[in-house]
Amino acid sequence: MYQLRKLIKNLENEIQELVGPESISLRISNNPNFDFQINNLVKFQNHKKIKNIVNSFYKIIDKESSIKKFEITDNYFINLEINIETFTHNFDKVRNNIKVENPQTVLLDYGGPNIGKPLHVGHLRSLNIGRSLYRIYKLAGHNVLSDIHMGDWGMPIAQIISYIDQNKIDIDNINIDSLEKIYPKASNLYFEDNEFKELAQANNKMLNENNSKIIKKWHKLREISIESIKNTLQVLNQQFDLWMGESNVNHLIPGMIKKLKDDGKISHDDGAYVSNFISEPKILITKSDGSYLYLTTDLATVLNRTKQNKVDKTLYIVDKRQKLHFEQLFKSIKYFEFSDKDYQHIAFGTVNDSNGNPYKTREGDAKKLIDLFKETSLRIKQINKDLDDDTNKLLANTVLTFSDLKTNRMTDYKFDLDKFTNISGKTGIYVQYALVRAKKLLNNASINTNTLNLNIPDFDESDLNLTRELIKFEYFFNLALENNEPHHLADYLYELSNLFNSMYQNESILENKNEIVKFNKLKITEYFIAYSSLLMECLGLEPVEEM
RNA sequence: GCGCCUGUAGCUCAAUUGGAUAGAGCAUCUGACUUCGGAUCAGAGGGUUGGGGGUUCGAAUCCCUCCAGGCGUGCCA
Repeated sequence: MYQLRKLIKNLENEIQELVGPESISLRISNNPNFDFQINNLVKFQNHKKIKNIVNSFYKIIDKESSIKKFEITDNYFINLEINIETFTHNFDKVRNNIKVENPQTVLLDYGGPNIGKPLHVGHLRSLNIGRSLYRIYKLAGHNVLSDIHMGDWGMPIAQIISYIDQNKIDIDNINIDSLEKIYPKASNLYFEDNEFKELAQANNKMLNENNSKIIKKWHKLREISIESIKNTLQVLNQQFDLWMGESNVNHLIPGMIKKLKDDGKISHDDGAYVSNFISEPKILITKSDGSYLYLTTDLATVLNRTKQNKVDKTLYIVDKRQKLHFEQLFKSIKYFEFSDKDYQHIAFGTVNDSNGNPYKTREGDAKKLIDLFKETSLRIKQINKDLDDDTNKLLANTVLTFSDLKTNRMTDYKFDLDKFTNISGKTGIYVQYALVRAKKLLNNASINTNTLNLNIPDFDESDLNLTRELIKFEYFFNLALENNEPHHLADYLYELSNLFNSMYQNESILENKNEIVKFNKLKITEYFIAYSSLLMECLGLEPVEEM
């Protein structure tokens, strides 16, 4: 697609000369007879110079060798059919063509597990979207860092420690299962039992003051929790560059508050500190007892990160209910002059059960990710019991990832295991199957496809359809990159797989006596394999060899 | 109360971020085939985009209003 950049530039210069500032954008055509369309002329249909514009556009496009055929319709839509040859030459260079001109350092903050709590369904989308964006940014040539940003400090920790103390539980022999049971009990007690609440508040204060006895317990709990989190992440094929958390910045907070106070950026209000930035609701910086909030820690994290890494852009991949929090955070970063870099909340909707309620276990807890994985794995075993464990694991992860990423991230969606493991349909299983089939085909052909060239005049309809779809890769990649929306790529991967299956099913390729036709199809298959693999990389999927 | 979001085919979701005739999958129905891996392919039916008004050459998308749901809202994270 970048072959058309010069054309767009020329058209842009021309229209700017005639009517002033205006940009030209290329879109995928929704007319099956064409590849791309330009819609920027439509709004000038009543412009006095419209005839001049059309005339000069005709001349410019007519000269462009990568355009085979074009039309400018009565209502001034421009339709372009490309010369496939000029694009297929670039199929081998796609990894270079998607590189951005100005690479940046991008930090992705996602995952966000809490100490004492297992990874559960609520973490699924953050992990999937985060991993996908990580790979997309990386493929675009950016320098990318992921930070799991653990909830490893503050009141929840104080609650757990208080419960352990109160019930005289031996912390040295505690394991992850018992720890996970303590968390909800402690949390409930906090709201029901005033005495317990006071104890927890006292412990929280001591934690913030780095009391050595409390810190020792905190260390132990953190260690157990992280081990369990790492185990789950390994099963889900997730990695992180940084394992920072709230505890890493706690020591920065007193200084931060003091400076804000001295600079007159915050003031006392009912004992708490609020930002002097005028907004509704007011932005609360600390609690009235002097202890810290979510926002306090996040602000300190921003300070810490600006010190440690030169980050141009920070993406917080956190569910959309926290919108207000991030609005307040971003306003505060600017108002407090902590940073003038780019900060964005990459919000997403909730995962619901088939009735549209948040996905829970029978007991009413959020479903553990490890259990969800096991159920998915079991379901795949029911479909094909002969798969080895590695393949089963890859397919289970494919299901959990693809079904999540094919939906627009802002939409709440219903998690339906039956549907997502369905043998037919727009599923992760389907795209894996198409790739396995394609690889097997090349294997059976025993021909070195590297040496083959496409002979486009001999293409049949199914060859053309798949090839023309491959050309759109850069378009969808950029769409996903610019909007932080992986679902465009999931949808595109399905589309490609479908077109490959269609070509495959159309006739028996290997038995074709016409070598030109046969070699064409094998070469296209080779490209399909490369593109499908690349898309899987973008989505965080790993191809299986057999299924 | 205030603020934000959602409402698209029977179901689950898209819609190039304001573009042409709103598209997919599932389900339903029809067809291909003793298969280079059928976990497949080809086709059909299915819509007043919650209702009404407005802006625009053009609206599922923007504005107003009503209806129905969800979420967030100064001491959880």
